[in-house]
Amino acid sequence: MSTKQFININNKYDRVVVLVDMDCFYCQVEEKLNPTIRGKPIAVVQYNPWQGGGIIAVNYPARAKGVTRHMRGDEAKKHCPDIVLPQVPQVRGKADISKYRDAGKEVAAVLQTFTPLLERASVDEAYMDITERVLARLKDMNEGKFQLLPDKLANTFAVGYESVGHFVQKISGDLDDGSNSQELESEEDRVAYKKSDIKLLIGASIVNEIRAAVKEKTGYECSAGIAHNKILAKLTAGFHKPNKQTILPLKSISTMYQTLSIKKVKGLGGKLGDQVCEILKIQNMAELANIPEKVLQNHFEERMGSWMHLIAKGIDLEAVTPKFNAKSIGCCKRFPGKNAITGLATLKHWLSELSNEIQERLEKDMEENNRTARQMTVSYAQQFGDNDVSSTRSVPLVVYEAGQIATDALEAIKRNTDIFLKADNPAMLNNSVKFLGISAGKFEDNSNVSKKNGLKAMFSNIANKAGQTQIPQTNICTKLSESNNQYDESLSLCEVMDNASDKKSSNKEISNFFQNTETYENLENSGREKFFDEGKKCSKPSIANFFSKIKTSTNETEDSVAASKLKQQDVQSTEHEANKNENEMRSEDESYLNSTQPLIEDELSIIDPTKPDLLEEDPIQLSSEKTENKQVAEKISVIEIKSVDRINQQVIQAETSSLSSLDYRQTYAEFYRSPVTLPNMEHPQNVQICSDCGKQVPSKEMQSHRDFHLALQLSQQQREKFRIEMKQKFSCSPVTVSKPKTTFNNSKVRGKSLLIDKFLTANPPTSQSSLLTEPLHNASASASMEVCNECRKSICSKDMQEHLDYHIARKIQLELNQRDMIRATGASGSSSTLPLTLSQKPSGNQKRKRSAAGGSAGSSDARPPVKLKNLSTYFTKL
DNA sequence: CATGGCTTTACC
DNA sequence: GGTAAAGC
Repeated sequence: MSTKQFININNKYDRVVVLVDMDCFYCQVEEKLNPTIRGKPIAVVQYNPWQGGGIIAVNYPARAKGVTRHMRGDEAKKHCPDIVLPQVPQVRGKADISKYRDAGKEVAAVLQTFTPLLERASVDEAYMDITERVLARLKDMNEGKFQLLPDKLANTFAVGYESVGHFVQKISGDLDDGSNSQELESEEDRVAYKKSDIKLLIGASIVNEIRAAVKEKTGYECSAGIAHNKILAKLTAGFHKPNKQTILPLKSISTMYQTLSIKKVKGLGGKLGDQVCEILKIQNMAELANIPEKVLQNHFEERMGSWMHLIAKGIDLEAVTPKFNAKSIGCCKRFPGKNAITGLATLKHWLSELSNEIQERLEKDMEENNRTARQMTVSYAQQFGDNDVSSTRSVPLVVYEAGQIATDALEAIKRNTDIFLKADNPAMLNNSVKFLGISAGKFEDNSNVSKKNGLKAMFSNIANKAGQTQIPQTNICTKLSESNNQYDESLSLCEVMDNASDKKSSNKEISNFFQNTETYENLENSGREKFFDEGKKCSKPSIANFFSKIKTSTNETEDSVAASKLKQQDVQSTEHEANKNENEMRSEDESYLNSTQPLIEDELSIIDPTKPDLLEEDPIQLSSEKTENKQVAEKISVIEIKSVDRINQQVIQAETSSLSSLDYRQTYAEFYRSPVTLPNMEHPQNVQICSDCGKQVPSKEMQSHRDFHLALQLSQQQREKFRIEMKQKFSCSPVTVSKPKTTFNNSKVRGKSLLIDKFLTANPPTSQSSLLTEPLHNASASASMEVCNECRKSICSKDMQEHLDYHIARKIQLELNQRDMIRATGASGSSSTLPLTLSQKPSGNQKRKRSAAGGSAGSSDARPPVKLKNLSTYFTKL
């Protein structure tokens, strides 16, 4: 719904944006799953039969042997005979990448503990806006609570500098001698640069911790880019891999752009980028920066022109929009060449296969995310003579049931095709199908539905149950801050940051915050020492300690310095040369560009501190005069150490409040929710708008009102957990159906949620309320307990009936699904149902086929066939 | 036939 | 709503 968000241009350099990119992720997943192949050259392959399958991921040992994507497994073997080629599993005749999806989710969950501003960009990539954390750390440094030590910057690089050491040194201003840059810079600019550099550097220290946490918690390694916006973070992450991180200082942008191909920039890597280069006769980003915005808008769209113009100056205003789950869930398959689908039966077969996968994934999604897709889109490509025509058609998604989905998809295709079947042979398609895809989207939050019919009531019931009377809000808050979920952490983060930016905030609040949320780095005094003294005993950080540290870290620094040098040499030399040639070749074509060369500065350029850089000397070139020997390396690390200390001091001087995060923060929906502290001054008349429900709430009551929302949220979360637990238990426990209740007479099920939600909301049931309020519940209700036969959970006796109802509801749904399935799959023998018996797979029943389809062992899918009978009987009564 | 499958976004 | 492009 909330599409793209943009920050205010005035804050264009205020953020610290990170792109975390998992290194050859699929390979890492395979290594983790099969430790015996760890460290060997690996390429993950899908679809073996043809020439060893297509490679979709290559790890670094294999890359070293020259193996690349776009190779087949056989080619890879030639380059690297000892390569291991794990296969993407095949389910239902198509690749199944769910294990990588799950692994990606695992990683994202770790990332999310660092900031709510996490945007998953793909299965193995995520953007993070860590500005708040940086500002918090900056504050801590100012207050002496945190010191930036060199080991926080291991494996860190800075674009335009030989090593982080040099970057640190630059920031600390040791060598402000003689360089001609400051004459061109205003004092203001210098301060601005320094501030931004410091923030990036602190950001890098945090990213180091983030990456360490990912490694520790998941075992996976990743690389990261640290910059002021998404585009640049993404770009930068690619500079040093694997398992490394790179900072892009503001001032390095323009120099880097001089050798950076336009096509490397995200969004310009395809046809558009080709057009840009072709039409404007340019190659590098620096050249693009010289094209007036009007010209760009003229050649491309207006918006696009503006965007290109901005990014050419290193500006990208797109906000990091919190996103954990995909907005659509889909699957597809190609049927190239001879595999094209020509018969109706085959078409139905594959639609059925796709539908089954969709159903499975949608069900999982509903359990995990408590949402329901309301629309499905079928896409397909047909061959018309020489060319393929692809189409997509959308229809409402009424039920998570494969048979229905497949039928609807087929209908949509038929409806959209003039002559669908051959006139002379109705079993054959008039136009063969080369591609099929089904995806589901337009998700609706299930809790919204329930909210209307009484989640509120449920909550108050829970509250009553737990404490007999209304739970005091403070209790709720305490519980929330004790619990470990992310929502909760993000909330405290927002809160405390608000406090932090509020001058009145006390240190106490801040330190409370860190005790609550900073698990990785414990900033409490004792914890801090422990953290810093890891592997080294020193009571107090001091210069002396820095030096003693060098000895332990020098080797590592040396290596990375040397490595980076080598790398930079390569990149620089090749790219510079390519660039030179380019320049020579198109000198004549530049006439119109030259005529516009003295650009009229628009207001952006005037406040754009990168501008003077265009006239500056290239720091990359300066530093790439390689003087590589050990002494230099040592010197660098000494500088590094000293300079870090300088920064620690400098930070104390830097005024941080002027860079108030408030402005840009308001562009984040996440922060709109920020409770408690913000609105008081803005609504002097003692009424505030609740950002959750939009209602006017008296200021006095805002706190409790918010707690109410919090409790709702929490109970929803618990309900999800509850469901998952239930399902797991259900699928492996023997079925004993107890007496049915008449509450569930909805004959039409929309997904699964309605029944469950209805059940859960109409009658506040037990297990979940006891989950929510467990300690309280236990304390107050030492009443008699029983163990549920279904799930083995301890249930308060008086709630047992309702609890059993849950299980019944659950079974009815499954039963309904099965019935639909049977109806749709043509158990009745109708020729128009799915799937037909085919030459490929004569096994008629989908259920059977699913479990037989190669031990997918979908735990969630192990439905005991026994229960069919019981429930059928029950069901017909309704 | 030959990366394939998957997701998102901009634009019409 | 549908299509094409883009990127992983």
